[in-house]
Amino acid sequence: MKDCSQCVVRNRAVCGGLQPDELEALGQLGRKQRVLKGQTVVWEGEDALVVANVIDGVLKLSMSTADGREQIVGILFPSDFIGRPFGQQSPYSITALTDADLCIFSRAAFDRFSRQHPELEHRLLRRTLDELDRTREWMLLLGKKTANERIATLLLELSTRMGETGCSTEQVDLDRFELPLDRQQIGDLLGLTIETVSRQLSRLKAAGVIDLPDRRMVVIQDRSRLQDLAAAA
Amino acid sequence: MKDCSQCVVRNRAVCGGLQPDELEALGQLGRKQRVLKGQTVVWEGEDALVVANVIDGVLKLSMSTADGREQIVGILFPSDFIGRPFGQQSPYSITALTDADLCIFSRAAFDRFSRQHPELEHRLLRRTLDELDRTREWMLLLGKKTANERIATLLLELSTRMGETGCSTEQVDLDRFELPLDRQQIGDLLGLTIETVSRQLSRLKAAGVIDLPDRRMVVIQDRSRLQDLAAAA
DNA sequence: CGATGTCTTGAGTCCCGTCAATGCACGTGG
DNA sequence: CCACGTGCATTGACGGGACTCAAGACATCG
Repeated sequence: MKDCSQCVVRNRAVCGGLQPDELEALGQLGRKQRVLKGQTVVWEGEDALVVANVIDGVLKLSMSTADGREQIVGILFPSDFIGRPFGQQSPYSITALTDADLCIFSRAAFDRFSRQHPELEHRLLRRTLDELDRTREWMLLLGKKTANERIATLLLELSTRMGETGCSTEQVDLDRFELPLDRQQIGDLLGLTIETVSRQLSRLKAAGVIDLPDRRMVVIQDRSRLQDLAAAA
Repeated sequence: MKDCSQCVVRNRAVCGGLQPDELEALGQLGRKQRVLKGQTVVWEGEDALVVANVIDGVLKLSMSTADGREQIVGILFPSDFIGRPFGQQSPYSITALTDADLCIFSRAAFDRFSRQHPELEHRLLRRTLDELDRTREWMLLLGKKTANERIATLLLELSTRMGETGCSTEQVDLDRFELPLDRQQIGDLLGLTIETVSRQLSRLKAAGVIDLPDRRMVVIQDRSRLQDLAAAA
């Protein structure tokens, strides 16, 4: 990996705060890798040998019960940090939801490097704290919200997080985006079945709150109504 | 706060890795404070002016929907770190479940201090990563487990986490402990109603898996059966 | 134009939530 | 000491929202 200085996610990713020479050193440790949709990068319970930055694409973190019920416990977008530093095993699987470009490091090498670069650890800490907040918000959704509220919350969350992805200069349309998840995956994320997801989406469409031009596209037609339905704090 | 060197949670808390002089400096910033059962230290959505270490007692983190449904999003035990550093507002409330002793810092002062002490930030990072793993495990519970499995999982989790609390030298009985939560709070943590919690506990008792000598005490009589019922990964 | 995979829709069931009554421990005061 | 009130917890009856099972619709691709 030659030129971190050219990296599209450079400013937002954990490596953002580094000095040019530090960035150069970190770049020596990493390599760019493309993963295809559906491919799993890290397996739940296995030794976690790598960490990475997401350069492009969307990935999921998932955990499952002994009998195979699966829960998606996180969604990763460009500039997000992947993997479990300072831990032997990964408690979750990491799988690409779309084709994705990663900037991969061996976990051991990354751990060593970050311990020597407080600025990197600081950014990692902030990111982890943010992720923890988001995860706790999701606990509220899973523990207390109805199927309807869950779908509404998801659509709003995806709208904002997909929007952050783009450059701040270009104005993207937050009210129109493509779902990186199929219905099954939405169910696994919201703690619902595929049928319930489908029914609730149909209901929102029938109510004129959203439109679904095709299976993957979502258009938010009445955002304030959607916000009411999401029952946010 | 004069003598951090005497602190009972010193080795396990975030301050553990500091040098004596650093510990002294941090000690100058903090003060010990007792909070009573039921008292709320930080309010959801309010400016988070303080962070703290838990010296003794148990606290809850909770979030709620606009119409008042409450979800407990975390439980804090002695040596755990409280609060949201590097963020204006706290996304959750922090409330004492038992009388508790805290070692409180102003958030601004703590933020400043930790930025100058990488070892402290490193320990905070590890702790946050662990907490994130636990929170994600809880997402699996809330999204995919049945009422029965949730109760079984909670009892096992409490058993281990209450056990860690004591000194490593003295051998505590993991199979017998006092619930720091009432039935309503168990419900708010597991995404169930008080009635369902009560019914499932009664069921486990009737099956001889646990005993409930009184409202707060739990005795695990058949741990391996309880582990099966918890449907862990 | 079938074959396939994904999504939608419908009918029936069940687990958990709701509502309501009862039980139990504790404290207070007559 | 007992009557009474209060706060939790337990138990029961009932209903509803999401799950299960099953069929049908739709798009894509050979």
